Amino acid sequence: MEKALPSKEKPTLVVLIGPTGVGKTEISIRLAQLFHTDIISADSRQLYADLKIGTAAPTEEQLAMVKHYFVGNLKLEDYYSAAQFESEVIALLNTLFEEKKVAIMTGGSMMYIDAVCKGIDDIPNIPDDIRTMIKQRYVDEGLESLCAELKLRDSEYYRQVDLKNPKRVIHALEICYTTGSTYSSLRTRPNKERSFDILKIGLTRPREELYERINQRVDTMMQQGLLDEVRRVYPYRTSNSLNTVGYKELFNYLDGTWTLPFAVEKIKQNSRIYSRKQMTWYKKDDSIRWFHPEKDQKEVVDYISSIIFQKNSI
RNA sequence: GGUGCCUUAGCUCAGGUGGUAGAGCAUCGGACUGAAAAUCCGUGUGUCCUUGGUUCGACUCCAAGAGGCACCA
Repeated sequence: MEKALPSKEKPTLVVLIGPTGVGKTEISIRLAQLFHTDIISADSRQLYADLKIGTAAPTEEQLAMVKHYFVGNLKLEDYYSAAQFESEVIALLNTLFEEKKVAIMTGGSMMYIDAVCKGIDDIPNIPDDIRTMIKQRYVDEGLESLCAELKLRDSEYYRQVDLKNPKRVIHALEICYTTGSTYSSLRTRPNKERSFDILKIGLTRPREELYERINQRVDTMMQQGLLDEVRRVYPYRTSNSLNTVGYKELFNYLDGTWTLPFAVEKIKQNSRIYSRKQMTWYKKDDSIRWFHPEKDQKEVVDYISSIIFQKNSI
């Protein structure tokens, strides 16, 4: 039931998670100021410089208050992955923890957070030509053909994958081609040792309250000029960075297939769905301690303090 | 005022010689280790508008009523 007490000498990574729109950004800043530390953003879309409004990235003022990492430093066409995030964050933490006892990581990208907390397998990057080739074969021959090939090349993974999910099947084949080995042999799922303790704080609200905030936030984004932001990035619309709630819907409006009010409704709806998928992911993680972002403000601080104080005073 | 058509799941609609009903979307649930705000999977009990009649049995047929749409006056 009780987790092992944090070791006395290790620094602490406070991981602040919760569904989109719950209010992570504000609290993360307050905590960072309180504990005199920096914020690592774990958000696969706030990484991009040109997606400020639609991703509800921290504002200029907020960025000025606390040092943030991994916000707004990629170009729309840049490739990025959870594995890259893992290694860059670990490297950064090694530096940060030379000076500080605490760091804060916050964001909604569940896989990025798991990559940092649990680690991710070492798998070589896929060369562009292989990626293109398999993608083309998917278009030409269809998923079934790729599944048949996966069965031959990696029968073990074939038995585990969701054969209806093209991304998974394609990725497995990419790895087979790139490494000459099987994907399953590389999926060792190590629980990587970290040189720091992890303290997971979950923020949540009753669903109605969350939905209400999400809907309002979308209206606010529109008032702040989301549509102009979307127009500006339109030329890059096929980039993965723009396969994103808030952008893909408005592309449909700009293309004339949806009306503006319908597109805005869809942004709200897809944001709500996203928040639910995040909650589904978090349900499996019983190391998360849950709080209400407004009602439990004091409790959050007390909880973190008690853990850190305990460590550094014993 | 007359004639015709419509009224079925939150929404748009399908359906049946009379044996209490089904699709898409929404909702909700789930999977998920290199594109993850992605990708994928699962999930449908609702006075079949109301009342009365025929019938062993009506959402289905008949009548009246209510609401909607179209056309004619």
